[in-house]
Amino acid sequence: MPAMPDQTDKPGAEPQVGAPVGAGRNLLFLREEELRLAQDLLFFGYRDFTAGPDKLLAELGMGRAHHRVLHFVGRRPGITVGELLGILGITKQSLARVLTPLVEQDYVLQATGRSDRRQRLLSLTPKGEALERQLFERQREWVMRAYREAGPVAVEGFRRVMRGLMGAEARAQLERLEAPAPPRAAAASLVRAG
Amino acid sequence: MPAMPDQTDKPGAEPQVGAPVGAGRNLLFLREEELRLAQDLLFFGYRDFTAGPDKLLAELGMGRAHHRVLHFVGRRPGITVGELLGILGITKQSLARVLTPLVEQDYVLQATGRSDRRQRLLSLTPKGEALERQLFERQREWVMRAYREAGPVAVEGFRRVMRGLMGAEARAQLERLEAPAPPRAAAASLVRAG
DNA sequence: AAAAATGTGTCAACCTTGCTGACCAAACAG
DNA sequence: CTGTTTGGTCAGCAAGGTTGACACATTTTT
Repeated sequence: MPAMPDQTDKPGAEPQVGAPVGAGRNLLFLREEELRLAQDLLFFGYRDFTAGPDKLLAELGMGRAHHRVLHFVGRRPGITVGELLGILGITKQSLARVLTPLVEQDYVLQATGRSDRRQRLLSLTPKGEALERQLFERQREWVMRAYREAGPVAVEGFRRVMRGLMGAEARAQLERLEAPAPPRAAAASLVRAG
Repeated sequence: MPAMPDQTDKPGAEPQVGAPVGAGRNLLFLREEELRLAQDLLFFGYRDFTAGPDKLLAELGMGRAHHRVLHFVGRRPGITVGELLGILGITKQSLARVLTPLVEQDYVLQATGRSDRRQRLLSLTPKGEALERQLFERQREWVMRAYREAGPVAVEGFRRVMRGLMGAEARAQLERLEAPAPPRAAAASLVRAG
């Protein structure tokens, strides 16, 4: 994913949508008010984006942290604990607090690595997949509504801006996530579930 | 509200891809992948978006909750405690824990309302404005980078999608925030700082 | 073979920021 | 006067982060 060469200082390109303001689009573009609006949008948007899953999770005695584990393990079956830590950006102890119950309750499976037997390769059990899918469905409908209302051009713009909001590390991790399922060796040897 | 049975003994009763046609399946897969990407983007993007202020706040012994108060009070000088509670979507007690120290440390000013003297109209002190500005600058640069890289069309799209991700309540609140500052009566009568 | 580094697990303590329930006081509205 | 609204506060609980220290198996290096 190379950097897209879109014009930021070229005055020729106007947003396709008629904003209420007509004057000096260019000047307005970087005005303080626009950036404060971005803060608001991210706060409200992210909060409501996570509200659906949160409610469901609460009924199961889980939280957002569990969802994140289910999500990223589902996205990368066979991921190691270390890789997951890198993606989540939390400490080993924090992860343990959510991962251990997930393994004990048969949502996540741990298998010892084949090439390196110190590793614990994580994957979702059928039960875990079912829950992840339920959680996903909630967000899927929510996001689809937003996508439909906004239109495809807006969606592409949304993605570009969100990528820009990510740091270099996160971008690298996202690329790996988008990659075509790498080592493929989830169901390995010894199972280590409690 | 779908109350979910915990016992998911049956592995994913319905295959998520209901369409029997190959092409349809592919389309559905792409759609799902797109939506999962949205999840990733929001997770990474929001995390890195808040990382800058978080670091600064930590040095002052504050957290994200303090920032939110500073942000919304700065956005709406003269806001009442009740309105702020509505925007943040937290309980009075949770707000008190961050608001009280902010008032005691002279970041936020409380003035009794003119029309209703039970109300405490909140506004930023110069000290509070200075801190809010520092926090804002960090996010401003971060967002500006993303906006510049993405371009104006993408930014407009981003805004549309983020609005779509908000619930009806949040949209109404955002509209009020974007409005031209209505009551305008911040520096009222009695000061109530500790 | 011995030593070092790596991957993972775990105990213990602490912080922030949500939550609930209960109760109080001031001010407004009838 | 009575009742409601707005706000403050005390006390306790939980989730989910943090750090530090240590244990253990395994792999790599010397």
